[in-house]
Amino acid sequence: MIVMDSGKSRDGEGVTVRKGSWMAEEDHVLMDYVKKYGPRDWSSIRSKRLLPRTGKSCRLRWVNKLKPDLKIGCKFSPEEERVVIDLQARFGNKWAKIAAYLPGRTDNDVKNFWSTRQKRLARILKTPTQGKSHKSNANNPALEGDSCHHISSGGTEEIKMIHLPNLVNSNLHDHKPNKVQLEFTPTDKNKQCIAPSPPSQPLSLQHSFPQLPQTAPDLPILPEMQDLLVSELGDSNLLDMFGSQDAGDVVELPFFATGGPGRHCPNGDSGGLGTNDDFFDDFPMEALYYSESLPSPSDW
DNA sequence: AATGGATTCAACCGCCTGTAT
DNA sequence: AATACAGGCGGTTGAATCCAT
Repeated sequence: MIVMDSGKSRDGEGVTVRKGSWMAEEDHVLMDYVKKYGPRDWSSIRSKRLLPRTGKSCRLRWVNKLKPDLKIGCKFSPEEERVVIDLQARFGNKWAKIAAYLPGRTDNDVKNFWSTRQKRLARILKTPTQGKSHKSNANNPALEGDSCHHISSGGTEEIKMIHLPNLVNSNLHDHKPNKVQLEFTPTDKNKQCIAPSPPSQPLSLQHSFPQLPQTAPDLPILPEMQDLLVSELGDSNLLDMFGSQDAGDVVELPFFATGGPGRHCPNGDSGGLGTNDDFFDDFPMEALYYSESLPSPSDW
């Protein structure tokens, strides 16, 4: 395929294929198509000369931007973050699978969120002395030497970073449910919203996730590390996620507020943390372990 | 106000899988 | 059974934006 100027190329039949950002007119055409024919036969959009886009590109655009009920422009809420973190530990980098548990989120969203989070972690934990706000870590052995190496998560290799289990929880590698991991809550500059609850969500979403017993951290976070993390993240609550403050705490998996607003996060704020602990009481733990059999979001 | 680094996010690519022929 | 094709998925990239200095 020959890439042409202004993001266009030609396929083997000489049909121009446009690449790059989508224009509003293209979106309209695509939405009209989906209204007429449904979200399928993507390649026919091009063969019918409706759009100079590949079927893949059309599908991606629809799934990531045009599909109804997407939460566009909303930061991940703390609840959603916890879901991603937990499910990533459980499933690995199965973003589509994880996204299925997050109404209004796409695999791309989850992937981007995770990538951002990993980068942030790597930056914080790998090169703490290089940051402008970082103080010296000379007295913090946890940040030096071979503290940076690979961790394996869900069978996939992650970027170089501190061996989190050593900091957080030595059982992290078990990849079993109910392992509490660290969470980075966005600073207040990041607007967040609560996921809408579709009327017919699968059980795991309607009830979200049950309270998970936190495994006690095997190693406390060094005071120096706490300072570092707080200064970096601007959120002292973060340390709770490391279990450094009180090993007896219970960290819950998130649940989503029910009956929330629709897409686009109209209120634009965090929506607050779900704090209804009773929410989990009736939820069978087995549902988590057999979550693969849960109905697909496409069935909602 | 300018600048540079960090972050976010949209979109592409390549691989894999399922299905039709 | 073999092949072709479409769709799905995860990884990656680069532009736009944000933010601290």
